[in-house]
Amino acid sequence: MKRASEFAMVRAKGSSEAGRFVVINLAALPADQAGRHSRFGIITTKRIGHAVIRNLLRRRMREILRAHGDPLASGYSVVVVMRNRAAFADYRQLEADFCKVLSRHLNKQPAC
RNA sequence: GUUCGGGUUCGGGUGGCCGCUGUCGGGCGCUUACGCCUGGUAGAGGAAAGUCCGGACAUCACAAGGCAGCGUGUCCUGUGAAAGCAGGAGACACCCGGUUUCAAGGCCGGGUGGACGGAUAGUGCCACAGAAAACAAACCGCCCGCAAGGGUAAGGGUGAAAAGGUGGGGUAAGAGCCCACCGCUCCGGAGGCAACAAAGGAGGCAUGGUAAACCCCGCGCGAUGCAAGACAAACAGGGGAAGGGUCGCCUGCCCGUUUAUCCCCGGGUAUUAGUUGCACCCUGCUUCGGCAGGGCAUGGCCUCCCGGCCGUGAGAAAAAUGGUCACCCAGCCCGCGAGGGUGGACAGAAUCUGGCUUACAGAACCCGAACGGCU
RNA sequence: GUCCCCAUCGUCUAGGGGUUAGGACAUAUGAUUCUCAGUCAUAGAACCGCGGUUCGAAUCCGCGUGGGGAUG
Repeated sequence: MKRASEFAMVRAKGSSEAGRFVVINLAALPADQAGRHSRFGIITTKRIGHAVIRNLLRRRMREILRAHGDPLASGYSVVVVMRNRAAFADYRQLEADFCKVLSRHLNKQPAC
């Protein structure tokens, strides 16, 4: 995603599920784009910390989406918001939290 | 050897697997566009930060400006394009020691400090207290006088600061009024590249502080800021405005210039944000993909030196430089020990670049000081 | 990214070198009232930090810190 209005739309109209370190917002794509690739956005606010920390969190979240994002591969707009506490988490903790929140969100058994 | 201070350099390393961005090549989809697969190669910092000073580059129609305005400030040398940085010297202020003097103060030596031109070019300001805060002035006191009035800056107290200091003479009382010593100012100028300044002479002293107050003097300065700008694509036509508008390089005024200006009308044109500027530079060749040569910067190696050889040159755009595993290195903790555990400081390019400032775990080397030990 | 601006009680602000930093709202206490509101009285409470200039700094200068704005 590139546009602020898209982020606002997903966060306002999509469904939301919060974990310890991340918040996942999901919205279905419009009907005419239903089969397309999903669109992704990651939010790391200034409250989390300095640029180095925010860059690291974004890179880790991209890696997590690469590894575990298959259920979201098509048909969605996805916004992942990093919470303040995530600055003190390592990659394993972020990965576990993301999987937990995602499986709860999709009402499925844990996939990872 | 320990501790402290200063400086310079570095600021985790190696490898495997999976990814990301740029770029070059190969293959496939009929060619291109585009997409997919695959290989090579490059991919954050000493501060990338703050944006405090410089420079490059770009635009501001053409052309000559003035006054305001802004910055800067001892001297010399080195370095640099500039800003600046480094070293040395000088004056000043403060501190310590020695010496001289009744004292004040001076002289000598050492240390510390700073944005260090000018306070006899001018203007302003100096609260409270105090009589008085700057072309001086008389509250108390002292002296003369019956008084009115006059003389007096020695003494008092105030204050950050009170108009030379000490001693003596002198006087009605006093006072540089006079004298000695010290200080001050002016002239002078040995010496020094210079800032500065020795000797000598003159003056009874006329000149309080503040310029990071206005200001004066010397030197320097156009503005904007890659979101600059260029191209695609900005263009052509018609009408109107003159007591208006634009420009002279932020702005204001003066003075001057011009119709390149402004407004309206319809036409044409771009937009889920294009390409370029923009990734070391120049020249030549080119099948336009690149190649060759030269230069610059930087790193490594060799050399006594001159120099030589080899390698390297980030370029995103909701914005790449990541994830994970193993081993090693510094540090910390536990343990007599073997060993085990823990664990990376400050911080993330955005047109490029030189400085300054600020943040920072730790390591190596050099210099200096103090203390202790050995010879 | 680039370029600017601001900072004073809890909040909004005055003060632009001078010794007690002023005001309004809010807060606390007391008085008035059967009680509350209102009114009156009293009190507490601040110069973003560190240096420098000055006799003296909230004010002037430098460096930081924290906020805010403009610009396609």
